[in-house]
Formats: sequence, structure tokens, C-alpha cells
Amino acid sequence: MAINAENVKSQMRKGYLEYCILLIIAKKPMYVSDIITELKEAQLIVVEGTLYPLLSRLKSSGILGYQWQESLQGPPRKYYELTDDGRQFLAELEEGWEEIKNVVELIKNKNI
Amino acid sequence: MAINAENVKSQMRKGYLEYCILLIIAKKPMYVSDIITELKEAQLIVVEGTLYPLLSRLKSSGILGYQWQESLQGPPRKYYELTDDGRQFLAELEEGWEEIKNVVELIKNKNI
DNA sequence: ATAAATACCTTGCGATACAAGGTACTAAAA
DNA sequence: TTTTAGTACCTTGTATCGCAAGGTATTTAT
Repeated sequence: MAINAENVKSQMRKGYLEYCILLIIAKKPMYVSDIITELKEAQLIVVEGTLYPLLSRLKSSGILGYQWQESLQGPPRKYYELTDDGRQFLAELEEGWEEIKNVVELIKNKNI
Repeated sequence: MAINAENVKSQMRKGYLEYCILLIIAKKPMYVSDIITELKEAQLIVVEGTLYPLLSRLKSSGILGYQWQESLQGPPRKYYELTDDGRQFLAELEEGWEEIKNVVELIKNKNI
């Protein structure tokens, strides 16, 4: 029930997590560990339990596809990549993100 | 189950809605209708059913306080205002927001 | 064989936006 | 005086999603 800053920051993260993940996969096909590493480099900590369901949803919505690929050390990996629909979708998120930045700026600067 | 852009945009909104609301109340005490109007002006559509529980949570967490105030036409209104803790909290959200903008920029610009 | 490392996935929980519906007060019209 | 309209407050139920915790499967080294 109580609200704390961490809580809200985590709420903020929810919103743009999908966006960030798609930005990363858009560059080149990636599997879960790669994605987590990339996010961590950008200071965005995400765990497996978050990522697997999210990727599955994006897959079944036709935004992502994947290919199995052998690994040199361990079981095969699922490399996710954007579909054409996925690129379209990412473009829309891009817009959404710009809108949000706009809204916050508008509110901040009003009556100042 | 299906994912669409509207859905995700609404997810994005969730994250920074609290931030925007606090930014608005920080300027001067406001009651629900005022807040909705301000948000609408910034293109952020929010309904009562969202706002009331959110304000209650912020109140019981000590981030907001309120004062009843008579209205010229209708029942009295609850004017919410930031407490000292609330200002501290808002400052933390400010940081969180800057961090998020940073993360997105980092991911966007990596390997370009 | 067994253990360790790596990879995939699922279940249960808590948080929260939103739709829909409800209560209460004021003032003006019937 | 009753009724209606307007304004304000609040609650309940639903769906979604991040995350912690736990589980399964494959490969490689001991």
C-alpha cells in the first residue's frame, strides 16, 4: 500500500521496458542473456522472470520471431528478431516516447 | 493477450502519471477536476477512477495532504497539496525521470 | 555417472489503471 | 416542497504486468 520512490521508479520502468528491449533487438538478433547484458550496460536491471514472459507475448503478437541457434557451450539459444510488423510497432512506440517527453516538458514548463 | 501500440503506450503512461500529477500539484493546491483539466491540456487523458485511488494512496503515504474548501456551485472540494515529504519525493522522481531519459538515449545511440 | 554451467519456461503475488457504478451535497425548476 | 441537474467524492471488479521463486532440459567437464 505504501508508496516509495523505488516503487514508482519501477513503475516508470515498466512503461518503457518494452521499448528498450525492442530497440536492442532491432539492432541485431539477440537471446535472453545478451539482452539482459545490454540492458545492464545502460543501467537497466531486468531479470529472466520478467523477460521470458515479455518475449513470449511479443512473439505471439507477431512483433518478434526467433531462430534456434547452436551454442558452443551449453544448450541452444533462441535468437529473437523483429518482424516487419515489429518494425512498424517500434516506430509507433518511438512516437509514443516522444509524446511522453513532450507531455512532461509541457507540464513542467507551464506557468513558469 | 495480444499486444498493440495503444496498450503499450498506456503502459508507458502508467509509469510517469504519478510524476505528472505531483508536478501539477506542486505548483498550487488542486482538486480532482482541476487536475484532470491540467492533464488534458497536456494531452494526458486520465479519468476519475484512476485519480481518486492514486491520490488516496499518495495521501496515506504522507506525500500529499488536503484541505476541504467550499465551492460556489456544488459540494465542497478536496484541495490536495504536497507535504514536505512530498517535495522530497518529487525530487527523487525528477531524478528517476532523468535517469530513464538517459537510459533510452544510451540504448538508442549505442553502436550507431 | 555426477556435477556444474547455461538456457529455457511457469506459477503465484502484488501493484495499479480503468470501467462502471454508487453516494452525497447544492441550487434551481416544477 | 419535491424533483431534477450539476458537481464532487469514493468503491468494486477486471485485466495487465514486473518480479521472485522454482522447475526442466541440454551440454560439458570431472
